[in-house]
Amino acid sequence: MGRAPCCDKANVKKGPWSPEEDAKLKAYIEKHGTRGGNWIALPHKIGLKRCGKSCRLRWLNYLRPNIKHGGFSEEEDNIICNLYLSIGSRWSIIAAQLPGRTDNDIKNYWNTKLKKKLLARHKQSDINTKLSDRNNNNQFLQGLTNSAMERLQLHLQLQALQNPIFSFYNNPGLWPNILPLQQKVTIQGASNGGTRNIVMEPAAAATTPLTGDTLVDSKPVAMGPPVSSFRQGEVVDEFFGVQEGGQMAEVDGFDCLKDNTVWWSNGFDAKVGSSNCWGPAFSVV
DNA sequence: AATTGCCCCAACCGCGTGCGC
DNA sequence: TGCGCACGCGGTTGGGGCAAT
Repeated sequence: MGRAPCCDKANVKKGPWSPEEDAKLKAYIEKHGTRGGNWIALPHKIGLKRCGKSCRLRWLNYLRPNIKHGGFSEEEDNIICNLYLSIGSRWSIIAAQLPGRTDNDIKNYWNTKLKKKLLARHKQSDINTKLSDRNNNNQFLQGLTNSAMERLQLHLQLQALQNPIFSFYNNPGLWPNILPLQQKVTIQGASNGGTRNIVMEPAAAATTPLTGDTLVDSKPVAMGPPVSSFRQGEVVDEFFGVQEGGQMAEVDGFDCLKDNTVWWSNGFDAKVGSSNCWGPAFSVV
C-alpha cells in the first residue's frame, strides 16, 4: 500500500502553467509571503486547481524574484563541477552556492549540457585507455558501479585540468604496479565497535597513512585498496582524507570542500556497501 | 513537405525528514 | 514516544522544439 496522495489527483490540473495561474500565485505570495504558510492549502485559498506541491515548485523554480535561467558562466560551471565531483547529486546544496539558480535548473543543466561539455573538453579516449588498461587486471576497478565510474572519470579529468599535481593521474608511468589488493589489507578490531585500525602491508615505496600519521611527502604513490574488501557497514572516512603536509584527518566530502588544504577526497560514498570507492595511498614517513 | 529521432527543460512523483500535537 | 502531516529533495517523465533525413 502506497502513501496517501497529497491532494485530490482527480481535481487538480497538471502540465504547464498558464500566465493567469502564474499571476494569481505570484500576487498571493508577494502579498502574504511563504513563511508560515501552507502550500497544501494555498491553491484552495486563491482558487487554483493545482496541487500545493506544484504551486511550491512553480514559485521556487520560476516565479520567485531574482531567478536566473540559462546562460551559465564559466565560473558557475566550475563551481557545479567541483561540487558535483565532491558531494555528488546534492543539487540543493550546489544551488545554495549559486545565487539565483535553482536545484532543478542546475540538475537539468548538468544532465543535458555540462556533463557532456566536461567530457568533451578532454579527450575521452585518453582516460578510457588508462582505465581500460587497468581494468584488465584490476578487480577493484571492475567492481565500480557505472555512476561511480562516471564520477571517477570526471574527477580525474577535472583535477587534471585544474591542479597540476593531478597530472600524476594522467601519467601512467608514475603509477606503481597494483598488487593483489585483497592481500594488502587487514583490519583489526573491526567487530568490537571500538577503534579500528586499517593496516596496509608496506608496498615497495608506499604505505597507507592512518589517522594521526604525519604526511611528509604529499605526492600520491599508489592507489588504495578497494573498499569492498572491508566489512559491510563500516565507515572508512579516515582512510580517504588527507591534509597536505599535516595530520590525517577524519573527513568526508563536505569537510574536504570546506578546507582547500585537503587535496584529495574519495569523491564517493565512504559507507561500505552503499557503493564502491577507492582512495590513494600516500608516502608516509 | 512530412516524418523521425533527439534534446532540453518544466513539471511530476515518491520518499525521507522534521515538526507539531 | 508515536503518529500524522507538510515540506524539501532528487530522480524521472513527457511534451515541445528543432535538426536530420
